[in-house]
Amino acid sequence: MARGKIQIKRIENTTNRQVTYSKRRNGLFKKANELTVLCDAKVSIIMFSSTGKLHEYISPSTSTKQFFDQYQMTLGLDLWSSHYENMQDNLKKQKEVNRNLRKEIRQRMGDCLNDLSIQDLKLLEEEMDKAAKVVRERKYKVITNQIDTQRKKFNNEKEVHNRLIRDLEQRAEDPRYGLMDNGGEYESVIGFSNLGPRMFALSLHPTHPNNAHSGATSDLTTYPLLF
Amino acid sequence: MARGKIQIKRIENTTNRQVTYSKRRNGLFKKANELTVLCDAKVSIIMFSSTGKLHEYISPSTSTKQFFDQYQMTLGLDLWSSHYENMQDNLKKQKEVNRNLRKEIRQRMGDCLNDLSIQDLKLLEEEMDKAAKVVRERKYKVITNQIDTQRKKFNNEKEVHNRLIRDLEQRAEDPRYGLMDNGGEYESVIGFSNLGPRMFALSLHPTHPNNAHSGATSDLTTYPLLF
DNA sequence: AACTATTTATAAGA
DNA sequence: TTCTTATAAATAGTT
Repeated sequence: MARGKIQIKRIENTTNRQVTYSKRRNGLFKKANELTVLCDAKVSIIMFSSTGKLHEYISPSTSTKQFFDQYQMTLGLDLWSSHYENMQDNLKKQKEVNRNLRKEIRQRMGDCLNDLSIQDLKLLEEEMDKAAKVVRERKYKVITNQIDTQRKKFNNEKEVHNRLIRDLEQRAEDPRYGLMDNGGEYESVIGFSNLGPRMFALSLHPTHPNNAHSGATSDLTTYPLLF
Repeated sequence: MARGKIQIKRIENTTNRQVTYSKRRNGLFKKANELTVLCDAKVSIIMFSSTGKLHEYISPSTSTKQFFDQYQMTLGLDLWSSHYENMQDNLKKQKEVNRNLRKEIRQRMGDCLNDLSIQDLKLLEEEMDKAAKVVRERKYKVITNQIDTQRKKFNNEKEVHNRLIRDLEQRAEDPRYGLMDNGGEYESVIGFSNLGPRMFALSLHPTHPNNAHSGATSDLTTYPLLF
């Protein structure tokens, strides 16, 4: 368009092509901007050069994402819907599965039984009875285990208790501890035997009477900690 | 740019603005196309007029979606990732819910009871017993209903049967039908008494013996239809 | 990147 | 909307 008309066809000279690309790109962006201002329009231009370089013009006070969104909204299409489709299908299936699971649970809770046939009901009843039996058995087992554990704990405590009594009796017979044998301590120790776990946990210390050499006072001051 | 220079600012006259928009839009698209051809580039122009109208230019041999994709790839961003994220979150949540529902069902079927406390087990047992009771009641109700329906059907058939017998006996006593009283018809009617619903549906017609005046032949030709 | 002859775009009018 | 046309703007080729 100057110093000679040109044919509108690919410029073979690379340098020339790139120069022209640069010049005309600026021209295009300038025109776009003028259009934006003169006509109160919004323009988005995205260009890729033959070398893959990206250049972009966008009217002020808008963004490319806004443009894409408005473009899609205006055309009433979603160019990326196919990307979503799989995920959406998946989501739908999950929701459907969840609905069915919920229904099954409701049936197992005694709701929504209306659309079940006698056969279904029979089956459900049998299954539930079987399952209830398992639950009951499990419950009994857990209870039995707890009782067993409790019994062991009790026996341990009893043993500890007996040891303590033996200990006290031994000390009572020992002239060194004669003053301590007032029976009151004895009663208070018996009073703890239903404290259980805490006492058991602390009972390891006095089970070694050999440590008594450190002095009776130390042992006696330890017991009140069990409160 | 002709017949006088203009200021690059919003054209206040609406008509003028629209005319200019149209003219310059064409100019812009023409330039874009020339650029595409001359420089072997790809150009996408999307414009919205002040009235919201959409106009688009895109280089031949490409598409707007390709453009958007290339645009995002080149800039290394994904303008729609947040859309995906929401959906993916949703999917994750649904799967989690699904897992929990399955676990609950398994527990109600007597599996996976290991991580339940005695309290949980007690509650589950009570719930299941209660539900089982409901299922049982529902089953009995369905069975009772079926038996009741069956009984009514049977009574109806019996009544139809009895009517037929009365009918036949009446005709046997009527000298006009003497020839028909061969017993064979009687036996064949008995043979249908277990046909049930169909017979019941059709039995309304012969329940009006008063219609017999229209002629025995008409009645007799009706019965074979029950086959 | 700057220059400039020339082409092209377009504002205003019809 | 389209055509016309005087003129502004863009730009191809050159420096």
